[in-house]
Amino acid sequence: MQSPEKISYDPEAPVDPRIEALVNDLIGRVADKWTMLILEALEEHGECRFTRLAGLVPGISQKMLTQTLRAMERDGLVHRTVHPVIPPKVEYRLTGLGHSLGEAFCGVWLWAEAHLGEVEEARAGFDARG
Amino acid sequence: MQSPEKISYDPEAPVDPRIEALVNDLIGRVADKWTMLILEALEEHGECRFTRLAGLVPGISQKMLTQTLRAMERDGLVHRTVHPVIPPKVEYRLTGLGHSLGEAFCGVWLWAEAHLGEVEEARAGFDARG
DNA sequence: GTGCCTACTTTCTTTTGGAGAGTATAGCGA
DNA sequence: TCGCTATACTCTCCAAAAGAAAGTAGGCAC
Repeated sequence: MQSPEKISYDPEAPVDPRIEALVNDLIGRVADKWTMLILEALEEHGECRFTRLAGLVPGISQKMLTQTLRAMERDGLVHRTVHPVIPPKVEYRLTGLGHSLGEAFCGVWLWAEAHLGEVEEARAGFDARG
Repeated sequence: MQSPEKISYDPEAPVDPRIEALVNDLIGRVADKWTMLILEALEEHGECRFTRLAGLVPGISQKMLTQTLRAMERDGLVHRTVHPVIPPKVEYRLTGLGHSLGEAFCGVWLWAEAHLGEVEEARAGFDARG
């Protein structure tokens, strides 16, 4: 129930604070560097094996790759297929949910591409001003 | 110049690797929890003072707030106005660049709101399966 | 003088991340 | 038979980052 002194129908209205907390939490997990980079690698290259992904995501350690993939699997963003052969073969691909998140991040990607120069200018200016 | 053995006009074509590296780098800085949360707070509430912002961003420490705001200022995302009064008064507001990034992140926000339930289900399933 | 106000700093502790070596297993060549 | 390779982790150790809490500056009301 809303607090009676403030009923708002503003589209930017404060939502249920519990929902807001959950959304903030979800953002906290999903909006990290490695998740975004893995998501993009899988969007761009489709289903991939562990070692391939390690090569596609620049600078990631095996530990973080395992960890992030597990978290993404738990959140339903990627599907993990284990082929019981030797040497081991494990493939990762985006789920529908993962794909939809990838699309959501697309805007950020385009922003980064479009405004790279501006950011670099801003940094140079900031650093010059001391 | 492109390598002659592989000329591609695919819209998802590999861009200049230097650009890609820079974009990845920029994503790494911008796609973090606190930056997103501060960005959203400033989008929603407009110009804010330090202490106000600390209250608006749930769970942030003063240290991280200072640090993240400085980084955002350096990147040209926020503008910092210092009023030389006592006690100190410092106001932060989004720049045009910051606002555009906020809009880019909007998709992720909407995604989180829309798919919160699915993620929770996925987690429950994952945890149940062991 | 004492305390208050705000926007930070500083210090200390805990958590996280990265580098690199180790593990399990079967097939293959010497 | 021995050793080598390949793969997807897993473990250990150390450095870097984040969080908590106390400290700082400096005018002003008391």
